[in-house]
Amino acid sequence: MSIPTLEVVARAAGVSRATVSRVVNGSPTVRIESRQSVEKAIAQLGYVPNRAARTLVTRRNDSIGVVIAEPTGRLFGDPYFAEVLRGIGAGLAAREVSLVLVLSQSPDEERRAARYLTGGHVDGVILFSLHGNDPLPEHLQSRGIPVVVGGQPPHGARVSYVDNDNHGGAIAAVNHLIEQGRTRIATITGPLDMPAAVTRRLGFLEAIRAAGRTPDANLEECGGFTREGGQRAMEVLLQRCPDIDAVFAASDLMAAGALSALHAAGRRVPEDVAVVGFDDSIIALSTQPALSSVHQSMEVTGRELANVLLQTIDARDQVVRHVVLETELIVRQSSGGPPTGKN
Amino acid sequence: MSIPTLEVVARAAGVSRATVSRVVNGSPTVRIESRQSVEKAIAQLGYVPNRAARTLVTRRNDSIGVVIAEPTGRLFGDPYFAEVLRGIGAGLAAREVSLVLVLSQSPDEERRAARYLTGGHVDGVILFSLHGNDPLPEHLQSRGIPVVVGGQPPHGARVSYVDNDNHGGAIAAVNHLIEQGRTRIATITGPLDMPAAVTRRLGFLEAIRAAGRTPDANLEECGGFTREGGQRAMEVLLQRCPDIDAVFAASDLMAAGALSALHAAGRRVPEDVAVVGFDDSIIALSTQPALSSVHQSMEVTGRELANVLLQTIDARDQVVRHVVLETELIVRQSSGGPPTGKN
DNA sequence: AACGGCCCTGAGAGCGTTCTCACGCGCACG
DNA sequence: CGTGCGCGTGAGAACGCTCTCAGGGCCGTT
Repeated sequence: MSIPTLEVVARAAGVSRATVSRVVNGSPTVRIESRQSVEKAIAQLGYVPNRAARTLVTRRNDSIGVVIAEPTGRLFGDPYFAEVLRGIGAGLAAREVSLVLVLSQSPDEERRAARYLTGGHVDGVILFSLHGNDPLPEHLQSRGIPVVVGGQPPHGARVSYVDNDNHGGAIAAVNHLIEQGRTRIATITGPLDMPAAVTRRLGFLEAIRAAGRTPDANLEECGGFTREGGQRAMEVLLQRCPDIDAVFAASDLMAAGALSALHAAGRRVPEDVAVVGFDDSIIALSTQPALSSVHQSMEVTGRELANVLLQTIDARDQVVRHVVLETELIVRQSSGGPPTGKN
Repeated sequence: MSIPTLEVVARAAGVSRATVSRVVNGSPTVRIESRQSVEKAIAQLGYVPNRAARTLVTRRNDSIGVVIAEPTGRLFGDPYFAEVLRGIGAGLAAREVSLVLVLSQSPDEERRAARYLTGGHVDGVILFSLHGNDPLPEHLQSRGIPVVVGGQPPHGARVSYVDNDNHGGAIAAVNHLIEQGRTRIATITGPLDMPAAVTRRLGFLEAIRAAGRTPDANLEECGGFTREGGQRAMEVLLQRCPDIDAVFAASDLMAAGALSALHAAGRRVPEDVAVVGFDDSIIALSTQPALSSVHQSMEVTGRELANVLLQTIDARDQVVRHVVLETELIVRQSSGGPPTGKN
């Protein structure tokens, strides 16, 4: 019982192929009785349109590519990415659009991916975790392929993007630490070739200045967005400035590393040193004590990415759209928040 | 500069469409000079085969579906899933096969997914995190669509699968605890409608018996594979049997919850209670103390899934293939392993 | 010199859609 | 009663590829 063609359905319904096609695609210019007889035939025969044939003539693919470019595997351990995918799935659910995942983890695969994407196999592309100035978004865009970037795009490229408010989140985190009476606040940054890392750092500096203090370069160390990097950075910071009483880590993973280092150094958290992370991922709940963190809903981010992309595809325009999503500071024990309570 | 067709390439190379097609598909019956001239034309014009047209005639899609059915969002927080995807991507990389992600998180989306998959849009399907006796694998199989299940398939269905050695891993974990001199070993299980949870529990029981001890139902509590569930289960266990000196949790997430509960109850880990988790996910390194855990490489699992599926598709047979991957116990501080050292 | 075989090639049909165009019908209008 | 128009419909080309089949060229054999 394989899938019947339009032709077969047409015969069964006593009409022409064209009419069946019209019914399938919801054209209004079909007599009600024709429509009903076609619908009955479709139901009986279990007809499903052949996507390839449709694509061949319409030049639409009804699928979008999601590119995760992560050569280092860096963010891959980070669970945030699964959530984004779920969000994208949710954003796509209302439409018959499918999601093609393109992993590119080596220069070789990167070339393949680029070829695939420019080969007209997808109607649009969502790009992720870009580094430095990856030329891919502009390259795709110049080929007329709608593109949306998750996170800030590299180096002011003229590309649509959906991002979290990294800047505002960092400020909220630092203000919180200041309100807790902390005076020597350090930061562990991400790799500064990633826009999100840069922006979080700038938020940190701005909040420090806004409080009338002078940023101190000694209170800053890169943790590379990894757990180990965070741990090492914390060790360096403690050695350099033993009087640190608070740390803002630009990711939960790095915050977890910092907690280990603090523990090893015999500092109590939050009594001696308060710690705030960023992402509010599952990791924030697994640490001891539970980690205060800047929450960003990656699922909402994903949904928004899908929306913006679909909008761009539908409009067929070259309008660059920007969406910045709010973040929210979740206070837990690591920064002296509610000692127990809502985890 | 849109993508040229076979026709255009043929004209440029001074041959017919058929010959170009032969070159593209690597047919050996092409004169060397024809081939070269075609290859040159392809390179110059930037030709890429149109997949839709190809699919239309060959009835191959060159794409496989990966279904993540996770209505509860339960495993989604778990980062393991990103790794599996990466593995699948790696397994597919050698071939021009793309990966279509199908998220189904509601009964509605589930129906859509089933329709999509049976609609002939993919050459094969990888299924994930199935519950109870999900009929989907058998349904697809009966429609002639190659299927591979990640993890144990529901209820002895006759379906290919790739699984980790949950049984052996659990035994290794418990044996380790026994060797450490622990005498009252409890377990926190996953939801017993999931095969992996059942198997890990059976491994636990078997190891207990193999040591000449008698399993005690009081030393067993379900944690539902969630962090909160693990915490609650640990509280229940401590209340029921205050003399517990070791816990085997069937997932890292639950182990993390158990650590919180132990901490709250003033028990020292590992001095008073040793803890071993399962999965060796990123969480195992974020806990304090670092968690001993049964390691399973989800990336290898993913790669193997892709391999088995491709094999089945190529062979066009209905042979049911089973692959069981080794697990390995990683000992860290939570079970009294190396006090520092390799994290 | 005629013939069979092999190697390479090209013509052309066909895959299942969509979409343009033209046609037949019924109706209102002049 | 002819003309024009809108509505619903069908015929048929087109999309870009694969694959079968037939045929031309060249060899060795009889």
